[in-house]
Amino acid sequence: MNDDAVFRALADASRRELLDRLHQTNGQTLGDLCQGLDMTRQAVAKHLAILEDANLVSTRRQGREKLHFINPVPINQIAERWIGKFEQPRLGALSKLKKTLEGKDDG
Amino acid sequence: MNDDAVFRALADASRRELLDRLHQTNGQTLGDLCQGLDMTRQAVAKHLAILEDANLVSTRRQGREKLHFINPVPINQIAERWIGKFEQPRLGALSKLKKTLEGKDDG
DNA sequence: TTGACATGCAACTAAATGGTTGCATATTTT
DNA sequence: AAAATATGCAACCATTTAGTTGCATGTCAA
Repeated sequence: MNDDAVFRALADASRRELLDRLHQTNGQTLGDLCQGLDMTRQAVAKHLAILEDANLVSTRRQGREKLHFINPVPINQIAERWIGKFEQPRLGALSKLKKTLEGKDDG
Repeated sequence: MNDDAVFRALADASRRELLDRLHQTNGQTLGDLCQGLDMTRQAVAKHLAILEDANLVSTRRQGREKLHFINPVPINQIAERWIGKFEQPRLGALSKLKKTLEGKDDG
């Protein structure tokens, strides 16, 4: 995985919104994803290309349409690495989950 | 928290390296952090300012020195949100941890 | 108090980025 | 075959970004 490409892809709010939309409804076409965005189709296509290069989105050609699918793997990999790296006691998703699973309220 | 500032701050490899260094040794001065980096002091100072604006680094003045401390909170918040959002079954830190804590190997 | 050290500030530059317009290509549909 | 639809490609533009150099300020030590 290319860390840098992923981080840089995630740095843009429009691209994060595209990921959000794909997360809501996977397999959308470029045309679909343009709906309601204040941007030209070409701009959206560029964003999608960047997401695809970062392996955050994969695509499948279907006739004249191109379907876009979110790929959560790189996000998870980065999250894992960075959570582990910078986690502090009693902070973050893991410790919360731990408490939940262990049935402690730990006030 | 300002999502966008954090994402954009993390988008640069030099800044991620600075975070790594602070994670290794917290409380370093600007001068410390310049060591071994192929960049002028001013460039490093700019990166640190960006990290500080994003609340990923906090600082304390000590005489003529400025000490830099990593702040893991925003990273964890983003990781939590994005893990939760894009997590898929059997993928990522949380599901792994779940299995571990539940004592399942779940082959 | 003078010199050395640590940081701050500002102007400038080159390259990357996010966006546009215009045109080309490929696939349906009629 | 022709028109409509969906995407691709390329040139261009404005702004942001990452870096530089040069100088100023603040603090410590002799």
